[in-house]
Amino acid sequence: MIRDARVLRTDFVPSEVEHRDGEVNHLSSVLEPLTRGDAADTAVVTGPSGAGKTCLTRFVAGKLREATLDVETVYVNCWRNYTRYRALYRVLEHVGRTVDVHRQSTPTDVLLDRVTHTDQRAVVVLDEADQLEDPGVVYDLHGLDQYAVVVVANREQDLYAPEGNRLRSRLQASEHVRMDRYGPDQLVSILRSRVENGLERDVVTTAQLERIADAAAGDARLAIGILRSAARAADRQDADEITDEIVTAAVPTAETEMRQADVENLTPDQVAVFEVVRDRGPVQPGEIYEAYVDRVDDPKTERTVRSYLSKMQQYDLLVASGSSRSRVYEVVDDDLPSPGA
DNA sequence: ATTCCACCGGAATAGCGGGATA
DNA sequence: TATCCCGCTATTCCGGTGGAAT
Repeated sequence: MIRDARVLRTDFVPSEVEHRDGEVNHLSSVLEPLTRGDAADTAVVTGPSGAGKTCLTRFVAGKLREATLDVETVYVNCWRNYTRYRALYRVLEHVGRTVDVHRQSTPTDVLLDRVTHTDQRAVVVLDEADQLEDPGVVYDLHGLDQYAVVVVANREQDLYAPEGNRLRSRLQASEHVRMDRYGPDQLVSILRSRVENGLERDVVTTAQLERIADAAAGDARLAIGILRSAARAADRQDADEITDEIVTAAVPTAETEMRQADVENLTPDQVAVFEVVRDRGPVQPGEIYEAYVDRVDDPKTERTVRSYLSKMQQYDLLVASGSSRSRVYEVVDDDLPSPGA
């Protein structure tokens, strides 16, 4: 059934990016001056999840690195490295100046100083940049000639809001690559090439790929996740081919798996809060806190739980509706397309 | 229309853990 | 070894907001 599991991973970067020629050329041309030793503009890449932002960026950065020996690629996942310090640390790791820098005892200023005073050229990808608590790292890198900065985010407005006037003015002049959802036929052709490279022959029909594409609603990451779930299920059952029943079952499995992956990045207290909201449906903050206190041994304060709630909204795990005393929280509904999520 | 109060989130501060320094 | 430094999380304090009750 499965010949090469790597191909079905969501972080796999194919040797050619399909249906994104315009975007590939656009981003390449923005970064291109770096290969000649000139300063490159900052690029902003936006689009809904599964539109291929990360894939495009990795692909273009990889090509650039092949063409130019002394240009590094620094990939910073701002979801995990959301402070200025951690993001700078990641950059420093890749430009090879971490030797005598040790975590948490060296001040941010020193990190910035090291990042600034290096001749190592690099493409710095700030993925999920809307998750940055302090966007300072964007200005830190923006003005330095040895770095080409690529800012990747879901929605453009999340980069600027709130109170992001400084960031707006600096990024307004940047080249902007806007990406949209894939069409159904495009998704099918993406799936087909993954099948050809990762699965045995004739295990899945075109009609099934169309069903997967339909269920994924333009989200390539989800589509590949469904395909992977289906292939794994068929593998477990020792089936020779993927049946329609397996495909049907794989859709909700893939959806919950992706959600689960996000929940696993939360602390135990945050998980407790999340589960309270999940189990009780639309629920008011007061009730959330009461139930949370019952559930854990050593509860945090209300203010801390408020921070958790707002963080989980940022991560698209929860949504809040209503304001003031009529506010309620609930988990994000996968079946309803949420704007830009 | 006015008052009430649950809820929100900014800012300052404390405590922790790990590494550096004397 | 004792102390300092730093980032980070959680806590404390508090002014503001806007539905809901009167």
